[in-house]
Amino acid sequence: MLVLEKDEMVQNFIAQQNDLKEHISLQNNFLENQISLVAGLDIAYWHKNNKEYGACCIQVFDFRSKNLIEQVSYINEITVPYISGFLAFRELPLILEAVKKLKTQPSLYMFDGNGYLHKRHMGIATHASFYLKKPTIGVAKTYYKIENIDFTMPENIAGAFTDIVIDGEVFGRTLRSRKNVKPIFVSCGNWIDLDTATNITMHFIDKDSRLPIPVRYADLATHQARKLHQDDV
DNA sequence: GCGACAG
DNA sequence: ATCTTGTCGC
Repeated sequence: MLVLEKDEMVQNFIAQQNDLKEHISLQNNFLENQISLVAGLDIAYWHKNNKEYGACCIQVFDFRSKNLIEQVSYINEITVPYISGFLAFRELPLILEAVKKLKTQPSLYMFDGNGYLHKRHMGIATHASFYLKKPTIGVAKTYYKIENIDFTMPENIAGAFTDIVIDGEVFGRTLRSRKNVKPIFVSCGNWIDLDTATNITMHFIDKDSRLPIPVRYADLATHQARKLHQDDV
């Protein structure tokens, strides 16, 4: 891809995100006791015949029992390159096709990546919410640095957190989901507040991972889907 | 030229 | 994200 083309593409991406960001809401548009199904979502990649492919997996869990209710996957060629800050444009096409295959209707979606914790407040969790039309939460495994601001390490206690504040505004939260693990980075996607997003994330933490169950299992599912696809041919 | 860089 | 085995520690 030519440098000039990429630059034009990025300008287009920024324009799209600036339109959408005007409609972000950091308030719950639901009652916490109304949450029934929570979806986790992830994508794995591989190369074949000089092309790049991706497998998007969605795992739907019952909020109270934490039982797996439904799982779907969708595999297709990936056409948009990875550009830091524009993850949604790369992953959204697969995500939307996978969502079409769902028979259940999740109350909210949890993403592997940021939401409001983004230089334009438009990480994939926030960006995707406008297409899913459901509340979303962003859960990132590594810190996405904004304006050279570092995060403050929270105490080594399960549930401890520090907020990531830039120019007086809370962008997201560094959360120690379990004792003796690296923290994760939780941020609002849309139509949810940060405390609720944190509570839901902690609700889905078990002894096996620092990541919440829906995101963790979606990640495992994408690896399995990739392996099946590769063994197939 | 060098370092940064969610997934 | 992906390429990759064993190994140290709870």
